[in-house]
Amino acid sequence: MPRAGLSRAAVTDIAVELVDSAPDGFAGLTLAAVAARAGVAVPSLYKHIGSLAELRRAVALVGLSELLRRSSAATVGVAGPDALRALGRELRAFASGHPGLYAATQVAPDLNDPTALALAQVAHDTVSVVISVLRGFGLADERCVDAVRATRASVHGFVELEAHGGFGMPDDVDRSFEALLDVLVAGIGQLART
Amino acid sequence: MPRAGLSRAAVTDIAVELVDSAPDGFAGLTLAAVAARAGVAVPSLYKHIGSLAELRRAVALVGLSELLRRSSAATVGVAGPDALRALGRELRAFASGHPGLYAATQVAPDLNDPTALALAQVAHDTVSVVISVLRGFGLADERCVDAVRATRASVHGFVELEAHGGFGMPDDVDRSFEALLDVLVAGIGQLART
DNA sequence: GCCATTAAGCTAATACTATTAGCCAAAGCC
DNA sequence: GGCTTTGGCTAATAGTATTAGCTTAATGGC
Repeated sequence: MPRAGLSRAAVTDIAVELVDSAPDGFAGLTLAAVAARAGVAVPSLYKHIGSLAELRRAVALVGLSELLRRSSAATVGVAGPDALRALGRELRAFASGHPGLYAATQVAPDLNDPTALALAQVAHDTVSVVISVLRGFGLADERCVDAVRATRASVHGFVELEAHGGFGMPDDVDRSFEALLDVLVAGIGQLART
Repeated sequence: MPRAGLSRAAVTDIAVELVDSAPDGFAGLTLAAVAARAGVAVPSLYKHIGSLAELRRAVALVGLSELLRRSSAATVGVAGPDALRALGRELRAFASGHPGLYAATQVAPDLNDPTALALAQVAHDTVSVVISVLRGFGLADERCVDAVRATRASVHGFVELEAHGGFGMPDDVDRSFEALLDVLVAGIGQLART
């Protein structure tokens, strides 16, 4: 009975690969698929993870960390509308290139999970990036959270509708996304003047 | 062996009730729960529906129809920014009051499903309502589809983030939604001027 | 270098899920 | 009243996650 040399990180890595390549993505993640890829029986996975739900949250942490990394990288040295556009484009590109990982970033966190703290931390940092990006618009403090939510909602909504085939007609989706960024830039600019 | 007097419509109605009351909502819809509520064994349901997936699409049709009905009702006799705000508020209210039914409206349609045509029809009509609402903004024709997509994306994204607990801090979410509508109105107004 | 402990795999079993096959009786039609 | 259709049933299959308990590989102490 030779060992496969698994670990919590190795199992999570396999899950990350699977959610981006499997047809059913994050929602269709299954321990059977992970075990098959690892060359191991299903119950063996429980030596490294507590449950499927916990594995899903581990994948979520990877996704959120990558999202934070990209968001930061895309907006260093840019400000105002340009930064907002860059952030939006990067988010859409991430969701397009890693649909499963992006979907994972939407899971609800769970307390009494080993990764709960790390997850809350990276989620906070991600919001901080958005706040920094919006700083260039000169928003009043009490308007800032509204602007952050409008930004997240708009981009996330677009990305999700696009991913789930919600846009019936195949009119140029790239152009529509640029229009969304126009709407956001103009709208938040207006929000700053009220 | 007395009969329960089920039918496709009755089964669908039970499923509709369940997705709005059950904790796991639309994603956690199960034939076992439907059968229990109907007072029938699970396999008996197959006399009325083809599969769980088909039942989910039937629920989606109910949800989309209700969404269309409410969207129309909320925007008759209103125009321009007021209509857009009314539409947005109605959508959010629907999602808040019927979370399972709202989630159901996001399923991907499937051809060779008995309800595929009806589903496409009601989806088309729903988009028509949004187009009518945006007519008051005086958009160029080629900008119209972009504006529709920006509207759907923004509102849907907000509603979904709100439903999944995506807004960490409990700052006034109602106010943030009104701010989103402000952003949308200002942004689409700007889009019309380009 | 051996021994004891820990840790990582396994099989087996349980409890769910959907789905199909085949049977049986209730309801409706002629 | 009998025949057909239809709506229920039980039983069986295959898939899912999860727990329990066993066995053996790797590792640390002396």
